[in-house]
Amino acid sequence: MKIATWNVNSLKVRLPHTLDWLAVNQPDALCLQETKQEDSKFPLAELQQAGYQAVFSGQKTYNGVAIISKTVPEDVMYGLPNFPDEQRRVIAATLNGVRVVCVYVPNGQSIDSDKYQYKLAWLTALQNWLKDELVRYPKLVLLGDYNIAPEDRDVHDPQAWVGNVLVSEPERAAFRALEQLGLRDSFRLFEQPEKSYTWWDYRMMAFRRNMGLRIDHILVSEALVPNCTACSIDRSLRKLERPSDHVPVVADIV
DNA sequence: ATGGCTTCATAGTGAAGA
Repeated sequence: MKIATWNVNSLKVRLPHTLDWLAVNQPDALCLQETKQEDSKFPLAELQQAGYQAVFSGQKTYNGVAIISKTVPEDVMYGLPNFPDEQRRVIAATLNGVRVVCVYVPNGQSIDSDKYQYKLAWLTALQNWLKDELVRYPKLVLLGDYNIAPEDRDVHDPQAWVGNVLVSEPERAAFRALEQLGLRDSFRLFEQPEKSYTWWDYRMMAFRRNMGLRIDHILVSEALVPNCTACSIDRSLRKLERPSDHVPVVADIV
């Protein structure tokens, strides 16, 4: 099973990229974040024409998540049951016996912002919910835009980012708390190139200078670790016209 | 560079992203 996550930054704008990428890569599942689209506008017909099913939870302008898959998603769940929220950030479904959880973690804006407190509370709720979900579904994959660079090696210039969201210690502690539930960062199960990132600012020619962060992740449960045979970042989409600022992360689970 | 893009909702700019 080839499974991927991508913050698409507007599915309306990036639908051609999405369809091309599906056609070339043929993943069994692609989890999207920041679709920025109401459900009535979701391009289901185009995806079906490409041979895919989809479940989605969107809203106008902000947020929005989707799971695109070759097989019919089962037991679909929308949002965190223990954290009522207008913001569409979570969708989960079972595919081929594997629980697939697609998340768009809040950005947090800045350390002194209310949005940062919301981010930390949201992450605590995610962790609490996953504790139970892992009992129900030992084979679980948590994919998405975590908006957390777990370690300094995931940051192009750690000094420059000190005091920022995405790298703060409470956020990194929340990431480690997920790992303590038995989830493993699939990217780090394998040898990887140095300076591997999944997001680059649109400004400052950041991509060309590789001034990026690794904030999109695929975590696999302990039961799936032996089945995970690869994980990589696909930088190619960042080189296209009108790219998303994020690129896909892809994992193979046999 | 307390923001150099990009998106969306707007019909001027402003919010938000990371």
